[in-house]
Amino acid sequence: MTYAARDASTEVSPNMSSVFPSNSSTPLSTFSAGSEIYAPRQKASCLYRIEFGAVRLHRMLSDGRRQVVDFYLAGETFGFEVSRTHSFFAEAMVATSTRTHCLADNTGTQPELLGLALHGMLRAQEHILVIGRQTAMERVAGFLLDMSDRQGGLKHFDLPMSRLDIADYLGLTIETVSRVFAKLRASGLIKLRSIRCVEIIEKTALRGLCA
Amino acid sequence: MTYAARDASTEVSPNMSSVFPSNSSTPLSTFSAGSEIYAPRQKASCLYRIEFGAVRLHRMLSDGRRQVVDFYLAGETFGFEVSRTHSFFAEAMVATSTRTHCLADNTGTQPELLGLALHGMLRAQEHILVIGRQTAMERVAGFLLDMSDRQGGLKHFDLPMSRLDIADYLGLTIETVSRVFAKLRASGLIKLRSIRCVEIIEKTALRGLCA
DNA sequence: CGGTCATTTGAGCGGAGTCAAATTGAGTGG
DNA sequence: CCACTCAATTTGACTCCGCTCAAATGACCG
Repeated sequence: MTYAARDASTEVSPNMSSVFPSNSSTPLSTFSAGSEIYAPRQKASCLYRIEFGAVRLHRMLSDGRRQVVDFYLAGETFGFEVSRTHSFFAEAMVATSTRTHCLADNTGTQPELLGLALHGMLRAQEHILVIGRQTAMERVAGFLLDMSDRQGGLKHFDLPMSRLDIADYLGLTIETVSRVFAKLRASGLIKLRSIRCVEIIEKTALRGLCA
Repeated sequence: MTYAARDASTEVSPNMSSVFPSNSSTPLSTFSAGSEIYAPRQKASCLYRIEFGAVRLHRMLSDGRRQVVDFYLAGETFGFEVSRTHSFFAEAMVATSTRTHCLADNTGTQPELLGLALHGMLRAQEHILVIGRQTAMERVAGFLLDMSDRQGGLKHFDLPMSRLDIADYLGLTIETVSRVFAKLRASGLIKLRSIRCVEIIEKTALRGLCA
């Protein structure tokens, strides 16, 4: 973690009346690639809205196995918790800037927060279906379509995460992810413009691969 | 979810008696074993608090693969959704009775609902870790401990769900679940008083099997 | 150009799945 | 109370998808 980045994350004003004022002057924090935003057991009191960059939320088992619970991209918000402390690691995957909104105890932010929580629950529950019942090919195909959609549905887009992040998100290994990418490329459904830039050639066919 | 992780998640309990006072006169509905409470695409407008019985929340893929997203036991509440319609099936696994609490558009229930949503999100995210990264043995051991805890931590308790429900919840097959049960029984960690009644003999050892 | 790290590719293995048969057990009617 | 039925569960034999281990290739940077 970068010390400068950590310091920046703590410069937050205590009282926000609204969660996301559009012309916000809330503090802007920046994190370098790979730096930690928060860790389990740390006090949870802020929401983070990503201005640019991308974040992974993950947890580890004692023997090093890791599960990425979710990715957050530009425009998305993370950081809300049931309890007073965090349950996961949040780390910037690339250079990332966030607007930090601290929650007062008793404000009008709850309607927005409720929406975020319900949306987060649905996303997590749908991810359970993916990881519990889909094949490696189905998982990767669905992942690419999700990434495409969340970046405006463009034909080509950059993956802000490494193969290891993708593997840990989909409950696979890097090798399996790499092999599925290779198979999709060989069958002409996608192109890899560079190692992190994906172009979707046959969106319909790709969609057909998802169960 | 990992067994240890559940402790952290209990700060906000899903039993929110303030939402549903025990002397409530809200309608009491009963469902026979196997009957449907709601289905995807149906209008979502009520919360259901279970008086007795047990419910599964699940979804199916087009080819019949099924994933149980969560179980709800007596005292727990389900039915909240992001959108106006349901995303999952809710079905009674045994004879079940619920208090149905319809949400007015703009009531004071939101703080409680927020707690339920956040708790549900955390449970789902922890389940992602289980399904994504744990072995069959770890999943079943953690499941039994979770069931025990949620029924008051008794040494022996009834499983309200079938082996198929357990398998679809843990992302396994019935055969694998059955084999793991057999192995746990053979090594003396549990006893099966009957097909659905489990007695935990070595709780500590069982906990040691969870990652 | 050499070093380091991420990714890809190859070979072989193993945990969980599949298919099939045996067994248990909960109902049901005689 | 027992015999019968049918579904749920268990057990066995074998397969296969994804994992592990290992080596090669590629990308980036000083």
